[in-house]
Amino acid sequence: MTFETRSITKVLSANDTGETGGHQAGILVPRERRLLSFFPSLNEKDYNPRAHLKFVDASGLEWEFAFIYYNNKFFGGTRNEYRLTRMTRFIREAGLAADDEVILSRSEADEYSIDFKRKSEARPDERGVLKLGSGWKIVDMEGRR
DNA sequence: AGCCATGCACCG
DNA sequence: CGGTGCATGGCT
Repeated sequence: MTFETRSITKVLSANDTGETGGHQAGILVPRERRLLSFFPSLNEKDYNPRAHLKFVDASGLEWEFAFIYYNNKFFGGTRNEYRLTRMTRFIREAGLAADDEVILSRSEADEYSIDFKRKSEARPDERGVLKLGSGWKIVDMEGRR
C-alpha cells in the first residue's frame, strides 16, 4: 500500500508569485514520497511526464494546474524535480504574495481543491511553529505503507 | 535542495 | 505584440 496524503500546504516564495520578475509559472514540489502521494503518480520512465489537475477554490471556481516531473537528468540534462505549474492566474486573482500559504486538498473521490491563507492570518501551531522546512507541510494523511 | 531566472514558442 | 507557460540552466 501507499500513503494517501490528503492535504498539504506551501508557503509561497517570491518567485512563486512572480514578484521576482520571472515567468516560471510553477512552484517546486520536493521529491519526497509523502508529498508526491498527494498527486497522481506519473510514469517516471517517460520524459517530462505530466498530469493536468482541476482544483476547485472556495468560491467553486475551477482552475487547471499542471503537475510535471522534469526529469531530463535521465535524458541527458540536469533536471530532476517536480513542479506544479500554471498557477499564476490563480495567484493573481487571489492576490497572493510571498509568505502567503496555499492549501491543497484531495477528497475521497480524488477531487482536488485549493484554498489559501494570507500571512497575516497564518497562526503558529500549538508548538509555536509557523513555518517549517522548505515551506511545505503535510496536513493530513491516510493509509500506511 | 529550493528558489531565481530566461529564451523561445504559442496564442490572444 | 504582450502575456503566459514550457523547458531548462543558474545561483546559493
